[in-house]
Amino acid sequence: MARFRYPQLCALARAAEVVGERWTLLIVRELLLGPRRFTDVKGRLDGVSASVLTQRLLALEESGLVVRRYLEPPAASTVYELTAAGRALEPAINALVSWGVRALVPVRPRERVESDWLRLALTAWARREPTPARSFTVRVRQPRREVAVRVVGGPDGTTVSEAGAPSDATLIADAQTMLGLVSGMLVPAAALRGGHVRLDGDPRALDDFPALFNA
Amino acid sequence: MARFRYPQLCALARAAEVVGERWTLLIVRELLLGPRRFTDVKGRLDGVSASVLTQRLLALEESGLVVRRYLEPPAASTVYELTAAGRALEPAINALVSWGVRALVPVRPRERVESDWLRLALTAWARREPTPARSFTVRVRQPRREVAVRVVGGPDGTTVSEAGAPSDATLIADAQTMLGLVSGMLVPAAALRGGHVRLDGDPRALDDFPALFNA
DNA sequence: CCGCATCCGTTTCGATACTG
DNA sequence: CAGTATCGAAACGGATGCGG
Repeated sequence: MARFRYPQLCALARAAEVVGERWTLLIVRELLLGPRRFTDVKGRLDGVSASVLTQRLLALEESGLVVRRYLEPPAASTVYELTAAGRALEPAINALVSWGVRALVPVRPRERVESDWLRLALTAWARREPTPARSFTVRVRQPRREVAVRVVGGPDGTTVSEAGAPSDATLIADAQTMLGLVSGMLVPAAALRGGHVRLDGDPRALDDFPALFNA
Repeated sequence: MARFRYPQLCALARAAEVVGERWTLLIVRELLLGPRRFTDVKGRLDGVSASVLTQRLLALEESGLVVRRYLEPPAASTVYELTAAGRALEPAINALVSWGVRALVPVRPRERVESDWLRLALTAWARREPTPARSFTVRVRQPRREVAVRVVGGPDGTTVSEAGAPSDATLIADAQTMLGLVSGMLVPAAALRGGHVRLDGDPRALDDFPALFNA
């Protein structure tokens, strides 16, 4: 791999050399969730080959973004972990996420969703001004399984976190519908009547849902 | 080109599909400076081939980040211009720049510098708290020519802009030295004694220079 | 000269198979 | 589990050509 891909003394070009290769940013995204094994990362990134993932992890290690840690027996495996320099990419990744949400719709067939990725997207949409004090469990139905996140409104704005804790209401829909509701393109009551959304819990909560996000 | 490179419903993956190809972010960086002709962009990006630049501009147009405008005679040429969606990338690019500055040093041989890129880097380093009310012209000497930006401290923090207006002092040095001064790795007085930096104007200003940036 | 299209040798990628 | 080996396909950089 050409180490010096762009002959420019420019910070953006330097960033692109380190994290601009195919898959690299998505690998960092996974490692931001915590140390991960080779197979764990590969399992999340459908389509990446073992050889390319090896190359990328090696390059990230050389660039000082990732360290490899050998776990003691009985674990006896290797994990890849972000360094401080790697974690420092988080603001840039969040900015790219905020920009990228506009392209999430339309949802494409056979596309995979993980709750971590859904959380990223909803966080980018979340309002920072005071929002209705409601809590929701957002469940997105996939062909093979469901993923869920928790969305909570409050005086400090909307927060998005892992699902688990009880909530006022649970919304169940496919990805396209849920993104429509979040982005304000779909009206909750209409989606409910149309049978695209299932609501468990407090029925009055549903109308507040769009107010938790920037339309 | 595979349009759907990552089969993931993730905003970061979507962003990477649109701007993650080689050269693409650097093309957007150039167009953020204003509408540009094909040849202008190509002239700034040493190493990009005409065919790849054509592909990228076409892809950016299809993605809605760029529009092509045909100028009337006597100009009679085409310019590429960012749309609102394209300009919306600026925060993400700035975040990547802020992260990338750490890799600017060491400067590599035969690397090109443009004043716009220098401005990006110094802006990322600029302090946002009140800084000494001094103005500097920063001139970076290259083998073939010199580039310059203007750095001004004040109660609202440091601002970096195009060179031109007069300033309290002018610093002239090569790129490596200048980045050393900005990053706090070099002490101004020592660099001056060592002959690595030339100072025109108020000699007392020099000691304030590092205070304009986050070390 | 400007904006591309085409050709060609090299690099990189993705899929599969294989190994300690 | 964590990669390595291999191989055809795609992408890339550089050169050339060509219509406007």
